[in-house]
Amino acid sequence: MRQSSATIRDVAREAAVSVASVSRAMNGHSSVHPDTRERVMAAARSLGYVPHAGARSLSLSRSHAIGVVLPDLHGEFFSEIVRGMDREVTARGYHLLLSNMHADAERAAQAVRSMRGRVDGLIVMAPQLVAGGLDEALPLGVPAVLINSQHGPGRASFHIDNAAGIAASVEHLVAQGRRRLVHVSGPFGNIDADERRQGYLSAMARLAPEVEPVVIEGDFHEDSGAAAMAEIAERGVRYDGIVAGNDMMALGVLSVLRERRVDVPGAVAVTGFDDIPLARYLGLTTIRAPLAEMGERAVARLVDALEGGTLALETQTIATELVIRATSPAGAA
Amino acid sequence: MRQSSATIRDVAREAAVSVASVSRAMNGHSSVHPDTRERVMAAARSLGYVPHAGARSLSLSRSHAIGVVLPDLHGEFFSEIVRGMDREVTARGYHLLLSNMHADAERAAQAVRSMRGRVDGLIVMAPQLVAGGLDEALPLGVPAVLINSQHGPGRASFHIDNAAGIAASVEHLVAQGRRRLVHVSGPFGNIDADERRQGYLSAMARLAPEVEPVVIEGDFHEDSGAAAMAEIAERGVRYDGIVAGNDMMALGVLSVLRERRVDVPGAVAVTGFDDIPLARYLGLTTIRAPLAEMGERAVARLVDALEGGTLALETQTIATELVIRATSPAGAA
DNA sequence: CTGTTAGCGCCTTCAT
DNA sequence: ATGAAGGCGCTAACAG
Repeated sequence: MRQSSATIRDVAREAAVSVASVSRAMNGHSSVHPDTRERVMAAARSLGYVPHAGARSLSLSRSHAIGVVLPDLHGEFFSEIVRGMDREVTARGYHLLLSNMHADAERAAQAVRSMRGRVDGLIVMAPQLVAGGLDEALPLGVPAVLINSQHGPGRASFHIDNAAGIAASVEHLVAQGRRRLVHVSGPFGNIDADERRQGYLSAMARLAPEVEPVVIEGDFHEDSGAAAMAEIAERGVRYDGIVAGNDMMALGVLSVLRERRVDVPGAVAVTGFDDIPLARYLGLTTIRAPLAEMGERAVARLVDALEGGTLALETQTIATELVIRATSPAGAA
Repeated sequence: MRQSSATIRDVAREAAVSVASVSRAMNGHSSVHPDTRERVMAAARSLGYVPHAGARSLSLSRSHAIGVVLPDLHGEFFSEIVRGMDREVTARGYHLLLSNMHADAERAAQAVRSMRGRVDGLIVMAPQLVAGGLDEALPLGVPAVLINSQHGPGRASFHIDNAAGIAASVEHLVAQGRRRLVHVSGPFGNIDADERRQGYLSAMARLAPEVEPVVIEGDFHEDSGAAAMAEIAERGVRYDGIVAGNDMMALGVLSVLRERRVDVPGAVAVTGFDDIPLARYLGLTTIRAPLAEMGERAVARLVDALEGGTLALETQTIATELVIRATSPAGAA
C-alpha cells in the first residue's frame, strides 16, 4: 500500500523530456518552451507528482524551515509567541520546526544539534539556561535569533524589558501611597524571573528606600503564589501590595487573599506580569508584552537575513505596557 | 562568516578512514574496531561535526518528523492538542513540523503538499473543511491521522464525542427542571459546531419534546456569545438555560447576563464546552475533552505505524466529561 | 573490520 | 530550448 510517490524521473519519462526540463518547468524558469512546459505539467498532474522537499533542500541547501527551540508549550506565554511566529512564517512561505529544550545544557545542545540540516535558521528561547551554555550549543553557520535568553555578545536577540515593566508596577503602587511592597519572584536562575526581581529591587531602592524589600521565590505556577502568601504570613511580614513575577502566581496570591477576606485593592493591591487572558477577566493589574508581535519580528528578522540581508547582531528591546485594572485601580488606597 | 559546517568527508579525512566507517561509527554500528571508532569520534569532535539531518533523511527515506496541519494556534483548543503532541513526539525522538491550513480546500491541499518529503507522517485537524476536500488533498503513501475532521472511510482518525458532550449538558440542565434551553452554536459547516448543535437538537427532542429548540449561530468567539444574547432578546425568546457551543461564547453570554443583572444560575443556567482555564476560574459548567492526551495518542498511533506497526484505519472516539460548576450547580433551579 | 560504489530526489552548470 | 552529468551529505549493500 505504501506506494512510493512519483519522482521527477517518472514525470520526465511520462512527458518524454529530460529531468532537467521537468525541474525547470516546475520551478517556472523562463527558458522552457511553452509546449514542453505544458506537457510536463500535464504529466505531473496525471501522476500526482509533488516535488520532494527533502531532496530539494539538499540540492539547494535551503530547507525553507526555521527551527524553534523552547522549554515547552505550556501556558500562554510561549504559545502566544509561537502563534506570532507561525503567522509570519506562513506569510513568508516557511515552515516551523518545533523542538523542546530542557533545562540542562547537555540536552539543550542536543536539541539544537538535531536540527542541523533541517532548518535554515533558529529561534531559541532558553530563559533558564545559564550564560555560556547557549553560546556553546549554537552551531556555527546557522543564523539564530535568541529570545529572552542569556548570551554573550555578537548575537541577534530580543529582550523583553522585564525590569522596566516591574518598575512601572512599583511606581504605580507607590503613587497610590503604598510602600510595603512584596515581590513574589519566579525561580532564581530563570532570566525573566531574575530581571523582574532585579527590577523590583532597584525600583524599591529608588522609590521607597526606607522600606526593606521582601522577595519570596516561587516557580511561576499558581500554587507557588499561594505558597508565597503562606510564607509571608509565617514570617509576619506586613504589606499593602504584592508585585508578582507573573500572572499565574498573582492568581494564587489573589485566591489566598480572597479566602482570608482581605480587601483588594483596599488593603492590598496586587499586580502580575504577562497579561494572560485570565488577567483581564479577573481584573488583575499586569504588565503586557507584545508576545505575538515579538514572535513575528523574530521570524521576519531571521527570514530577511536568510534571503540576502544581514542579521543585525544586536539586542532589540521589547517595551512593555502597564495595564491597570481592579486589583490596583488608579485612585485606590 | 557563513562557514559551511564540516561534512562526513571532512571527518573521514581527518580520521584517515573512509566515509563508510565514519557513518558506521557515528551510528553506533557494532562492526567497527574500537580504535577506529575512537579516532572517528575524536575527529568529529575536533571538527565540530554534526550529521546533516536532511541528507540523512534522503538517504534513509525517513525524516523523523511528523507534520501537523491545523487552522491556527489561536486559543486553548489547538495549543493544548499541540502541547500533547509535542510531549509525545519528544519522547519518541521525532520532530513536529507545523503548517497552517486555511479553510478553502485549495490552500489546504497546498499546505499538505508542501510537506511531502519532509515528514514521515501527518496529523491533520481541519474542522471546517467539507467532506471530500480533505480526502483529495491527502497524499497517498503518507500515513495520516485525522482529528475532528470530515473524511471518508478508510482513514485513521480521532473524534471527540461532541454530541454526547452536549447531550450530557442538556440532561444535566433538564434534571434541574429547566426545559427552555437555547443553544448558541459555532459556525455552521464547522464539524465540531455541527455535531454539538446536532447533539443539542437530539437531546432536546428526547428530553424536552414539547419545547421548540432554539439555535443561534455564533463563531466560537466571545463577542458572538454576547451578540447571540442580543438576538435572543430581540426575538423575545424565553429561556432558563443557555447551552453554548464553546466556553468563549459562554463567557460572552455570561457577561451580558451579568450586565443585565440576571440571576445566574437562579434564573438562567449556562454551560460551555472545552474547559479552558478561564472556565474554572469563572465557575463555568462545561464539557472537558482530554485534548493533550488526544494529541499524545495521535502521535503515538502514527509513530507506532511508522516504526513497523500498522495504522488501524478506524475512528477512535474520545469521551468527554461534564464538569459541573457554579453556573449550573447540581441542586439549582 | 573496512573501503568502494551506487543511489536517495532534485537542481544546475556545461554543452549542444 | 534542451539533455547529460555531477553533486548536495549520508547510508547501505557488496566486496575484500
